Amino acid sequence: MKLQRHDAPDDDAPKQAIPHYKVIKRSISDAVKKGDLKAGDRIPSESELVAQFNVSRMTANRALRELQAAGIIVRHAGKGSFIAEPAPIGQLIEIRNIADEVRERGHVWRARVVGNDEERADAETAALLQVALGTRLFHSVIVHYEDDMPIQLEERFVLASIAPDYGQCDFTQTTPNEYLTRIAPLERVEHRVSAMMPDERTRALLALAEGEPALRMTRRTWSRGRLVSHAWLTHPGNRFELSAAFAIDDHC
Amino acid sequence: MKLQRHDAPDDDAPKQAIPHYKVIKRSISDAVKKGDLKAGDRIPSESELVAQFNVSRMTANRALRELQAAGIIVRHAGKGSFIAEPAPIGQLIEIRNIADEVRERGHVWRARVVGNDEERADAETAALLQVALGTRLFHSVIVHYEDDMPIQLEERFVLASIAPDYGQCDFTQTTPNEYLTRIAPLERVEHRVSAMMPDERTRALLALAEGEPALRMTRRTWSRGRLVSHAWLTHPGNRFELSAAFAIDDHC
DNA sequence: CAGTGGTCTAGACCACCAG
DNA sequence: TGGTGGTCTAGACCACTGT
Repeated sequence: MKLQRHDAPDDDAPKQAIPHYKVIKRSISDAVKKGDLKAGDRIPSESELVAQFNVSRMTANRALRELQAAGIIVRHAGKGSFIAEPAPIGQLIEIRNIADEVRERGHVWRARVVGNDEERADAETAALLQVALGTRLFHSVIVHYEDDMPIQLEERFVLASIAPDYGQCDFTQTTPNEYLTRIAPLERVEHRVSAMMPDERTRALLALAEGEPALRMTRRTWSRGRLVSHAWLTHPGNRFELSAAFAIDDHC
Repeated sequence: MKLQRHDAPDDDAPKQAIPHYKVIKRSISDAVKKGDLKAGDRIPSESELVAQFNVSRMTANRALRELQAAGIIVRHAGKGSFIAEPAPIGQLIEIRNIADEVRERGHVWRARVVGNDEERADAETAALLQVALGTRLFHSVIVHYEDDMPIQLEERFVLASIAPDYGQCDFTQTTPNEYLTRIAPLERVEHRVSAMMPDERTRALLALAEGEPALRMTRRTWSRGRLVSHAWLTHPGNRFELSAAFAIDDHC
């Protein structure tokens, strides 16, 4: 057995070691991030971790309990511990897929790809993505329909270096959001919402009546420490609402 | 000493007792909710809880550690454990005070109370608050200014039974939001955001140009199991944005 | 110095679940 | 029945804070 910070000075302990429970948490969390463990996969039981990491069961238990609290895993007495479904993240007004949302309402989602081209950053787009002029990027324009009614115009700029295949994606099958979260771990998201009068092109693509305002969400996402995507999501003001609800949890 | 579910059948244990760590958590959490403990107050140390609740130190430790994770308390080795500052709640697009927001931007907040009257629910307002016709409620209309520029028209309906003094409040000093969260514990919040063309009255109160759209947030709040407040927060589209940013935390 | 939280151990009993 | 998680104990060493 190994008494922490008490045993003979035989091992390579760097004095201020990382706590054992954190080592276990990281090892599992990292395996999820690297893709070695996917949703539904089984992870070692407490007693297996006891053997693997040479810790007491309470320490293994703490690691798994905290991973569960964080929503990384789910546990069931008598069955085991498993990687959880990816978090809805939904702290706020939908980071979710518009396709999923439409389907949840029991309707049919459809997308029309107006354009998806590789470009070089000009003055405007370089500023949006905070990159140098001439940086390679993709520029996609997609209209999303709910039962043949246009509900979102998505105009997006994506760093080509982080998503080299973006130009080849079939965005009538999967959304850019879906694709990006799959290939690049989402680190940070920023949303800004404003009301605006649509320009002529937007009006046409969204089949908006004259004088009808639009709701625009500007969404920026960061991955691997860099701003990788800038999107304008424009919705018809007369048939779209963003919504969010929160129950205050007292944690007891 | 007391070995859990192991000692002599002397006590009144109802077979499926609440875990000890939860009992401790609740006792502290409840004291906060009742106001017996306020932000900054010291709470018993682990060893004091060991004595008070007749548990082992690991159990007291777990209770306090989870309260800390939940943001209820803050702990410092060598000093003690203290009630935390009230959570910003800010999971989403500002549940915060518009007054605080304006001040954080370094500007001056000012409010003009256009009206604050007690009414009986008519067909429309009864539906908004999901109450019977004739229910007593307050109806306030307030314009919020940032440096003398109107940035929000707040039209709010509040259940009179839950906030009997609402009509006497001076909303040039404190916001209705502030008042309500003080007198009624917030249980649930719902936000809906949409773009709209303001009507004449709104245009005038917000000093909006013709053809300028507005961003409207509809906010409903629940307390003690009931819908207690319905508010329309209308912002000029050309000089207001809602925003939110999230860093994804990997919890390790 | 005594008190605090941070971490850990090597046991233990229990309820649950599958074969 | 054996494995799983859920909970608990009675110790322990450590680093940190204040007096």
